[in-house]
Amino acid sequence: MTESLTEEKIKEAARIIFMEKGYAAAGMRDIAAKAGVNLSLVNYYYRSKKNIFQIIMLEKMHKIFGSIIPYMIDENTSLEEKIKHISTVYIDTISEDPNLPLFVFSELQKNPEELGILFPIQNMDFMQMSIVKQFKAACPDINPAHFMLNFLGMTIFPFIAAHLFSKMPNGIFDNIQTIIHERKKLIPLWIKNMLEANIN
Amino acid sequence: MTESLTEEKIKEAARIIFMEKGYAAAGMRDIAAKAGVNLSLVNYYYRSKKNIFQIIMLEKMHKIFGSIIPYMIDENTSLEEKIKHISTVYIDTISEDPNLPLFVFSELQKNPEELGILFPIQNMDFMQMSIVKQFKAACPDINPAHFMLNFLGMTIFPFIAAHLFSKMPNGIFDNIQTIIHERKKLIPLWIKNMLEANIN
DNA sequence: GTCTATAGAGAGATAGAC
DNA sequence: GTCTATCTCTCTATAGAC
Repeated sequence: MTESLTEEKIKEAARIIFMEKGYAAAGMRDIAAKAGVNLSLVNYYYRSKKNIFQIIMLEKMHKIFGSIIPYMIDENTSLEEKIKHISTVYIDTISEDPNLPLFVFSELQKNPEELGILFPIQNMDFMQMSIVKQFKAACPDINPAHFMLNFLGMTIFPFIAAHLFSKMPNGIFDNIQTIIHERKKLIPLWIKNMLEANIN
Repeated sequence: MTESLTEEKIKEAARIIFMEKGYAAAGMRDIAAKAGVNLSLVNYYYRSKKNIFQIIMLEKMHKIFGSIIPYMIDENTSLEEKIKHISTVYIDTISEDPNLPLFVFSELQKNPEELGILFPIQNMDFMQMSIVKQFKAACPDINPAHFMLNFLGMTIFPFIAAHLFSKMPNGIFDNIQTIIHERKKLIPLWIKNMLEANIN
């Protein structure tokens, strides 16, 4: 039941093409060419464009959501430890595949019904997560949604905007990869500061 | 030189279809149907799919970038005033068209060459903006890129993630529109707190 | 300006030889 | 498993009647 070399070459080509162009603009011929195989082999191994896309998309959703959720629900770490660990691990993970957030958010928004059922994100109860319960204990006056939006926004938004900002001349966003990596240390400091201020 | 009724109906339909599906998945037939006109009229008034898309895209880029840049370069307001004003105006503006950030970032990433020249965002020098100079005076030890990423991320990221989060059951993101509007008052407080802490 | 009809290119998918 | 050839459908765009 191990995958053949051809099968894996096609899948890797599909990853690249779908990430670059999105589902609609990607073509089966693009994938075959990138893999260096005959067009009909893509259908032979994966049967349809929709099917191979769902395989890639499931993989990508697992990567973007699965890499943080275990830490968020862990009952055995403090809030501070979670924040440090998640921001570091997440920035390292997404840096290997920096277009991942824009790709996943964009495709999910275009086809929420079909793609939403592939990954159980819609069945998750944020209120029962350890990280949310810990935040509520620390800052009872603030809606935890704001905390999650700030934390995730600080971590993920730079990847979404990187492509655009890096094109600006002579700018503050030169070397945006370096800037993003600096944030692994800075985000926990900023968040800790916000928690202590307990602004409401 | 005023637009005819048909011409405007087609443009409005194109706005909706392109925002929903993106450039690649949108069809001239979709646009004609949404406008309630014959297919060939879309080409009669706008000549090609690429052309009508660029018209819509230019409009949208003007909306997402043009609505904040004037405030960022204004030499006659304080940093604190800028932050308050921008977060309020921006959240109100984007709330009327909440899919705008995801649409613009996504399409720009897929076709940066052609779309980048439509709007002069790539010619802007962030370092010369009043808001950046003011931040550097207030927090000389922090790269202003972090400030801009935090400020814009806190403001824009909730719109990018809203679609996904709002599907979660029994969650903290119920009524995400209300939560986003609360942020008009909260973001200036958080940012002010970060400036005063001057974390480095 | 608006319609019908269609050209022409490109897409996804499959049949069938090897 | 891999190839060539092709079917069928859909798309953008245009020609030409009214």
